[in-house]
Amino acid sequence: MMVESASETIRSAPSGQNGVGSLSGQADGGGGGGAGAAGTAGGGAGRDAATGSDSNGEMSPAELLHFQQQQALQVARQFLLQQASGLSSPGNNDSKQSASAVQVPVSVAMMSPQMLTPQQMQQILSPPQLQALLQQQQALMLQQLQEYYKKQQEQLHLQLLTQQQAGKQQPKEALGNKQLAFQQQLLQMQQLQQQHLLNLQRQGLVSLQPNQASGPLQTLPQAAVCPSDLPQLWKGEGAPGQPAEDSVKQEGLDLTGTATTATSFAAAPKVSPPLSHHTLPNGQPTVLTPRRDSSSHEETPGSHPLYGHGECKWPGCETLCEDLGQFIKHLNTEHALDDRSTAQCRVQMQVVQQLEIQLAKESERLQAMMAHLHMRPSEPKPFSQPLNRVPGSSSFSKVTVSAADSFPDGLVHPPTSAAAPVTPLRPPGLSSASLHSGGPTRRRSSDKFCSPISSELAQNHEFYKNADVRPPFTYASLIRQAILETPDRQLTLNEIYNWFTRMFAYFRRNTATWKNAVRHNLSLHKCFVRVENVKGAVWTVDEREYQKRRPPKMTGSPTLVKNMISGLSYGALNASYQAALAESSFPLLNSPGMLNPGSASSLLPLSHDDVGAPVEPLPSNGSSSPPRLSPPQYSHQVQVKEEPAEAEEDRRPGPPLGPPNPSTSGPPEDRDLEEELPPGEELS
DNA sequence: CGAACTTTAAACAAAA
DNA sequence: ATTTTGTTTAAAGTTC
Repeated sequence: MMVESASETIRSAPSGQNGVGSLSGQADGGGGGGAGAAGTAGGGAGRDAATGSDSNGEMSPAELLHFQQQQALQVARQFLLQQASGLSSPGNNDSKQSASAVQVPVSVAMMSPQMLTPQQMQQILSPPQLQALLQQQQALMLQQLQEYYKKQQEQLHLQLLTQQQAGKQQPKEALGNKQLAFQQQLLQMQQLQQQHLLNLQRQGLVSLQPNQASGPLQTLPQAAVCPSDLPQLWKGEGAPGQPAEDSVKQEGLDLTGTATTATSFAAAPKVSPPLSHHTLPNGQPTVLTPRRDSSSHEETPGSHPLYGHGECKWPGCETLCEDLGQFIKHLNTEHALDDRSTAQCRVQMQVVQQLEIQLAKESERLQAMMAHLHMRPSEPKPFSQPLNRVPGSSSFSKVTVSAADSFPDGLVHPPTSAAAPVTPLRPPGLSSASLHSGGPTRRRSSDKFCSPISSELAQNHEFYKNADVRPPFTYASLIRQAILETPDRQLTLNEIYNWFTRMFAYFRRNTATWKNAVRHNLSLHKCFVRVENVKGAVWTVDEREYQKRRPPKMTGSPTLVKNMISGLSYGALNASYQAALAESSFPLLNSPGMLNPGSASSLLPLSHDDVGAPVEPLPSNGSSSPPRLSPPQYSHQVQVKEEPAEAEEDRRPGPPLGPPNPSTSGPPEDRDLEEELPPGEELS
């Protein structure tokens, strides 16, 4: 009652008085509220959380490289030893052809042609098609690689032999040198392989990785090829005390095949850390059955990962087999445990490892790029800069990290991006919207609004839910989101609270603080209107008001903005504006199943639709909506708020006007709303 | 530098 | 009498 406009006038007053200065504050320690009450504050600045420490074992690029080399050396050494002990052939061909002479038969032809990005491919092709395509290419590439590997291997063999001899004749040092040379060669080879693969990978063939890797895995038991090595690759992924959230991860993995690069990026890196294995004695009987994989993937009894299209997919094989039985037989005879198989297996292993490493590097680069472009404040891992966060600092968006201090769920990691070794805690989604924005504007501009809360939230919804990370949205936008998510677009204060705690792990702490903030925001912003209800009071959103606040953020004049709004392709809109619009409304991010790759695409259009709705009311009319406005849901939503500015008073009297959907909104056709419709409520 | 926004903290008042 | 819900002020931080 009587709320009137008082607030406005009052508001302006203080600002004048206080002046602005006093920035020097920094307060914290001193300033404090003096003797002030601070009763509830109790814990005081409990929220600081300043812990910049991340528990994620990250590796610097340098480390990574080092690591990688170590790996290679190890393998090489092992290889060497094995060969040395196993073979004693006299072949003394002094095939001096040093490795350096090796030419990579990389089929450039294959990669350069269509440099389609995975995304593009996805857009053009349907998932099934895509998969088929990928498989084809994989096979092709594999063939090539295999041929190449064969040659390499022969060379290596020769070299080994010579080395052996040399070793017998010369002192250890010499041998050491040779070994070194050999290792280098190996390394080189690896590099080449890696490059080749990488290129392919860039074309969207990443999927190859999982598949390939899983292939040998499953054969191992049968072929009995030093199985322990490979499984480790995969085992490691969940190794460090990962709870039971594997399900998610597996999902992610499985999806990689067809999913977006984003997904694959997310999934793959987590496989890389395990590298710490030592190559094993070959023929190791103890089999760490990779059951997890095979079972989860569930190869139907009638299929075999190494068998497809009627032929054996063993590297370099291609033998045709009529049926599985025959194939198995073939597998056991041709690819039994022998040096060759073992070597191939190792090579494959290395390939995978290299890929993983490369992947990690690439994703790190991506992160850096994104960080640079301000898609997300997160610094991948700039030095260990403690990210000092000023006690009182608000920087909602800025400090997306901070979580480390308290893990509500242990190692919650964003399910989607799960544990990329290189990426610290931080929401995975880079809102697709922000991606295509690319526009110049945007810079750090609207940190708050930069990412359309809708998609951002939807994409990282799981993440925020579990990670104790402060969401990069303002209270106002969150509140609005909460309200808009409900069928009738209204919530009681308490329900809002609940939404906050339900959706964000972060808000399960410091309740006194943020609740106060929520309340404060509700009353402060004109865009939140309180509606008396029989049950009490509920809060609704006045979209128009909410929208109104925006303009100031924009560089241009408000009017200009409005014009822009009314008719332009989104493409033309500058990023921040776009973001604002997108943020303006969004539904359905609550459906938990939205995290899959598909969601991204489905979200986008949605936000655009949203764009239409909130915008349109500005001009004048309020009925017709832009053609693109497909979902009717919003239109009414808007209508409800249509005249609230003044209508507010009308509503206030409350009782008479059915509070819930006073006007038109009767048939909110939102999808998920069935839940709360109980008629009892509205009328009562 | 200043305006516009946010976030925190806290004092109060009215309702429940 | 307490707790909730709402309003307001104040102060400090950010961004542009």
